[in-house]
Amino acid sequence: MDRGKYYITTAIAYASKKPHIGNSYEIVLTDAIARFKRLQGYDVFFCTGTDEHGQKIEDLAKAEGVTPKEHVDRVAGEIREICDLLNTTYDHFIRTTDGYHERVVQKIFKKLYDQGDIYLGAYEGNYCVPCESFFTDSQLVNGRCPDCGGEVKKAKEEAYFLKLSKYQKQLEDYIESHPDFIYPEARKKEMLNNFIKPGLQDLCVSRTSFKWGIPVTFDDKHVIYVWIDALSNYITAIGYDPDGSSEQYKKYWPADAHIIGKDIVRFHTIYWPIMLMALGEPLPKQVYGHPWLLMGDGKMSKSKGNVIYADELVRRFGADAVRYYLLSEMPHANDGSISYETMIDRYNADLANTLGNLVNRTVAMANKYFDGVLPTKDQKTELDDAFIADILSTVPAVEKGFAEFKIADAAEAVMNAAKRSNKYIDETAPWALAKNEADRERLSTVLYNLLEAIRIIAVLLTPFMPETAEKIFRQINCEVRDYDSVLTFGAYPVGTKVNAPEPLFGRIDAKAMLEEIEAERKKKADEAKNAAEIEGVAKIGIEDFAKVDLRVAEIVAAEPVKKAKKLLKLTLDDGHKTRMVVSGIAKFYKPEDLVGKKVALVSNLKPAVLCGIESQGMILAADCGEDDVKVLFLDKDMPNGAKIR
RNA sequence: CGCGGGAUAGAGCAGUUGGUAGCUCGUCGGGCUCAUAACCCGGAGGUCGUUGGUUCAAGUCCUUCUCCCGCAACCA
Repeated sequence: MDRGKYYITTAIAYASKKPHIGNSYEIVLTDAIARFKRLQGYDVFFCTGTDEHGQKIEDLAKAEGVTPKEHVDRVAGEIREICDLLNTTYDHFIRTTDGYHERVVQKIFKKLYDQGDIYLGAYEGNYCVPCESFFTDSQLVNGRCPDCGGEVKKAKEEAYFLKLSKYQKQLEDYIESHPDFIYPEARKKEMLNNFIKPGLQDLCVSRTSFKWGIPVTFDDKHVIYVWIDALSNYITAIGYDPDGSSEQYKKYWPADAHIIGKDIVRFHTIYWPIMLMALGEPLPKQVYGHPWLLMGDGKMSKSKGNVIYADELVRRFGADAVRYYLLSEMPHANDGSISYETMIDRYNADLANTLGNLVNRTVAMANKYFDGVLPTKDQKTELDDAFIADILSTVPAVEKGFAEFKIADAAEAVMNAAKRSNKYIDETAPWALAKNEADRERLSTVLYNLLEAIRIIAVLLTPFMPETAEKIFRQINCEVRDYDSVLTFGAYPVGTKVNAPEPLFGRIDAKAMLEEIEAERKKKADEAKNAAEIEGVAKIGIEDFAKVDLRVAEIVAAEPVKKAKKLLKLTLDDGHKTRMVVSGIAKFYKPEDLVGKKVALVSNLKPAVLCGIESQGMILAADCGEDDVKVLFLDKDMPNGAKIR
């Protein structure tokens, strides 16, 4: 059945570091939708990729001693591997460093400039010379630089701006007249009330402060800043060109759905539509800002060793189980969470017990009672009608879930069909029918109904768990898996010989696995502590070390800093005078416990302002764990001001 | 008052435009024996965080307060 085209995208992932499982949710979500639409008969184009420019990547590459391109090549490779590992069926993987993308972005920029939607203006602010940074008035601390505490002066920096204001009314009208444009509903109100109605400020779309970006063709001091570069990927990926777009573009644009994180809804529902309006292109039909997947057992961190990555989960549970977890556990509007405990629970309850066992027991009975071949499906009762109606009602429920981006509801509907089937087994008690030769036809009918229900479940399961669906089709030896075949009951051919039952998901011993994971976690945390932090720091010469002036100092007073959770304000005697040092140790030391102690002071550190207090140096402390910091205390008999080397 | 999100059974969550509080897991009891110690039925368990209000009617709308979680600001 041809239902027309469906163009769907994820946001492109920022290629700064390997994504954890929370970052991988989006691609799985989008893949499930893409697969479902394909199943329904749409001509789907599914695009994902990586965002690879910007200052952060430039800085990271520099710290690693590689070129930005080398850095993004590595990370983009990792991201793509994860997409593949999760069995996602993207049709195109775009990288913003791809030549075709860069060329078209430059053309877009030029076109918008030529027609007056982009203009050269100035970014006005307070400039701190040593920090080479601009600050707004509100960022300043007592009129001074928030970073170094130094003086700032009014300065202008040249920059290109996109005229958002010109399209404000048009955008507002569009959003009001297209209620399906922004999902979920709450986000729409947020955008209108907080950003659009108060008035849009023109958007700065170029930078001169870094080089790792797409150059502005007619002004080589500037690189194109992230918005125009990254957002354009949705159209450059399918062949947009201001001088004439490809057939593919004409076919697929506008996008039917942009699937993005809730944090970037603003860019996709304000900046992006305005860019498209300025280009004279139609707007995407829907933007869904999905919630975030958080870690169930506290914040992830490398030093804790509890970062959960997709590849790790796939290794333990398989791609399908991970996909199922993400798709069934994530709420529509609120953030979800993941932990190994909940992962295992869901795996056992839904996949092993409900679904796996259903398939297993049904196929086993077909083999046991009929050598795998059911002779008839015609000996029906009212029990069957109720059962069939319930199974068929799954289809609209799944459709509704996908239509509203409530994918967990769709997954639940499929799982409910499996539960209903288990109940049907109890209602009909096939093992009792098997005892009477007179009930042969009835028994055959019951098992047929179960196999057909399982077939329908398998078809509907394809978007969520493609490999499992495949395994089920193999066990029931069936090739009828098109969408039309699940709209009515009975497409499974009578007389099919089912294969031998094979468990789809073995039950997991939760206790054993959790212990294993804990052991690995500990090992990783130790490794991170010992090795990782020392690696990656460049060797320095003795002359570099000599630049650091370390001194013995005595804490003469200590008090907490108001408005700051982590900071203590210390008054130190450095042997010559007293000085103020602010230190982030409030969580670990009480002020009164510190007074009188001797510490190691970095005395020649540039002063900095923290929470409005100038800190003149720092004291040495050791990170002894994720949430444990210990100050280096010195012997009482060391004189204040003594040089440490 | 920096921004935002939350608070519903032991845990995790759903509750559409206000109309008898539901689901999954766990727990207790029962049933069944085809199946992966699985499956099916039933029970217990909630003054829907707090205060006040609107209403015939509030988990749902408005208000007070408390607590939790992200992000931001600070870990010099």
